Amino acid sequence: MKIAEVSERYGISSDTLRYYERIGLIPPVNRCKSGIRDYRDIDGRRVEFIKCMRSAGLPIEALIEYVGLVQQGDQTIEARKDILIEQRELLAARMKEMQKTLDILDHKIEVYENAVLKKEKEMIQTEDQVPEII
Amino acid sequence: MKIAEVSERYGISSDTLRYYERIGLIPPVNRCKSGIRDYRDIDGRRVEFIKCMRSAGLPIEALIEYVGLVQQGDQTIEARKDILIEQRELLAARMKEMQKTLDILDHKIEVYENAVLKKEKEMIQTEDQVPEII
DNA sequence: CCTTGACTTGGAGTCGACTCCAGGTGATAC
DNA sequence: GTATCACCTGGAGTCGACTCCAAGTCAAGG
Repeated sequence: MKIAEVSERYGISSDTLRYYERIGLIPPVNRCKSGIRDYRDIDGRRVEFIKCMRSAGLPIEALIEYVGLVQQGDQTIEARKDILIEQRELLAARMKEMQKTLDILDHKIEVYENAVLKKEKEMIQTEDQVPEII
Repeated sequence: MKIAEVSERYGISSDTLRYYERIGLIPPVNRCKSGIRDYRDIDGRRVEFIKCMRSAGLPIEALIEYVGLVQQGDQTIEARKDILIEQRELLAARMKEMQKTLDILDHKIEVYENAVLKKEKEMIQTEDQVPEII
């Protein structure tokens, strides 16, 4: 699989794929004799993993460290686990924040909905229905 | 309330507070005669709202637009609602992605846990217990 | 054989969101 | 009255994460 196909399949630009490789986020990809990247199954799965982690906002630096440890073999298993646990906690914390915000947005949207309805019914004032904190 | 106190209370640097104001993310804050910002209740609530939205990753640009509409009064209610709904959907989508990643992390952590246990019990090989996709 | 097109590299540019800084002002403390 | 301190402004710098570009290579088609 050449880079264009991988790019297509995972929705990551070729530039980004090469970038990930040169910063060590993805281990060196297999090449054909003329130097062109020839992604194998394993490379594809690595790309997919990184895509997934990045889509959740895990920082590149932490992922590079993790990937580096994996390359070093078995004696790094605990260190790797620690990284994953730390990132898992950070992720859970971000999600909690987001849930709070989502709830507030839902509430505000509901209030706006009521305001719109009132307006449509041509009632007096919508002002005090939508507390304009901002 | 001066900027330092607001900064302290909401955990946002004074620099960031001034930055938010100059880009229009927060409407101009009240000043005392000598030109020093004197945050009132309403300003505080605006800061809190922005902090909440930003903590969930809502883009500054969308928030500036929203804030601008609020300043323009009632006839922008529907446009504001639309922005909130759009951002709500984007937020929900990001959270869904993150949940997927969280599940994968949890699974990987569990697998690592088993690998560590096996290692501690000095059993044969952990290799095939931890599928090293990367 | 030559053109085309997808690939290669290293390096520079961009973008969002801050963060820092120099130079200046005004109120309070000694 | 002068030193200190928090504040002010406009502008420059930083950071993470790409994204773009110029210049070069190679395989395949006409």
